[in-house]
Amino acid sequence: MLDAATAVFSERGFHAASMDEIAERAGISKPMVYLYLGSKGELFSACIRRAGGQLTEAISAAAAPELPAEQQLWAAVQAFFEFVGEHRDAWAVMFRQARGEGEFAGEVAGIRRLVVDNVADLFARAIHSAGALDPGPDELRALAHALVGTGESMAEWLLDHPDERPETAATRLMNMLWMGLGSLIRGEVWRSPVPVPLPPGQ
Amino acid sequence: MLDAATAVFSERGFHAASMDEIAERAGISKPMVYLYLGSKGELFSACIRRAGGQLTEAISAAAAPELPAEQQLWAAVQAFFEFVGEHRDAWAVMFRQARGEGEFAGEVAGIRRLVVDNVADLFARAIHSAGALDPGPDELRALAHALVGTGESMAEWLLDHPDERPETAATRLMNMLWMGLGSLIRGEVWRSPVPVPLPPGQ
DNA sequence: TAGTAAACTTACTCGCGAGTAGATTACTGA
DNA sequence: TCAGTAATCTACTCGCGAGTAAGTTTACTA
Repeated sequence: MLDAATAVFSERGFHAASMDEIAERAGISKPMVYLYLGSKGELFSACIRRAGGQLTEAISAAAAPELPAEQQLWAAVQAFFEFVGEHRDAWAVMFRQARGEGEFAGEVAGIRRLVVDNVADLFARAIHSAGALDPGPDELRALAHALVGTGESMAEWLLDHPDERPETAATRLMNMLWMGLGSLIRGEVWRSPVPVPLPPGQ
Repeated sequence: MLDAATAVFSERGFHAASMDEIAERAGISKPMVYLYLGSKGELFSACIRRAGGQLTEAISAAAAPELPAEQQLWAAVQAFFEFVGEHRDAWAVMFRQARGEGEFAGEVAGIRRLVVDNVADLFARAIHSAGALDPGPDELRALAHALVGTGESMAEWLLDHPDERPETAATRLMNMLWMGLGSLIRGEVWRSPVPVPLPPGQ
């Protein structure tokens, strides 16, 4: 039932989605939707929260805290693109639809903030263990925010290019962000510090 | 009148914006809006097209074609953040509201594609003049897409932190993308190849 | 197998807002 | 001053969809 709602919301957006269509797609009648999930807003909110939970869960499950920061980041980035590839609807509801709806933008912002904070924390640790100058928490958060934005943009690219593998997007992100375009132009590329098991059939 | 519509659409989104409010904010009556701009959809579309035109105009005016690619990119990035800071409403309509509205997402995608193509072209030239291996047009477009996404994300950050200067965002973007996080962590930072005139009062 | 509670549906109400018909005001020229 | 017309507004219609009242079926109990 949340699946049906997520599908309809992702296609049509909050306002253009009708409760009739959601009910029909879920194979039940409208009053049942109201009985179980309350109003349309609560239903949308439930979709967002479920998707956000799944996403943050997937990311934090991947980034084992005992790994060095760079490897954690790599694992998190991989998990992120995997999630987007497997839950396209959920992704679209959160970041295409809910963001612009003032009433719900806050929930998405909260989910996003969780991710940004984690990334900022990884940066801080990477910088610390490299012995470099700490740029300060605000600057770190700004960079983390930007990295997450890059990921979101590549996620859209992934949705528009269904035959591209999540691993490709993840590698591209690490290349851009860790190596920098300047290095890429000089022909240097980023490589995973640990061997990546290729998925079967590739 | 387009200003009023842009303001209302940016606050409320397409569906939640009412033509009554737009008319009131523009200081005219509703039938006048319909007389001059047609339907609600056409009005929204007009807002998008105007904003898109202003944005692409600002960017291409900044990036003088005789400059080296890196400097063009720097100029374009600066112009972009300047635009976002000065036309917050227009930016929000395009990238927060219109993106999720299936009917209008195509127009925004078209504007975005223009920008991505320009950036991809700059990459290609930078790579060529550095004598590096050409990664192929698809890969270049993917990277350009990602860079634009990073810019969009930093634009949001800029809107949420009104006391931050567009130049700061522009520098941060170049740092991340040209230098790479790996270099940043080692304490290296990107510097503009030409001196940047500071705005007065800084 | 009648009685009853739970699960579910049909068929409505009601408000909101896009879009418009017809009245009204402001100009123009004689 | 006033006929004619252009510009603009007031006050409506009408459809759509969120939300619900009342009825109906299903499932269970004794």
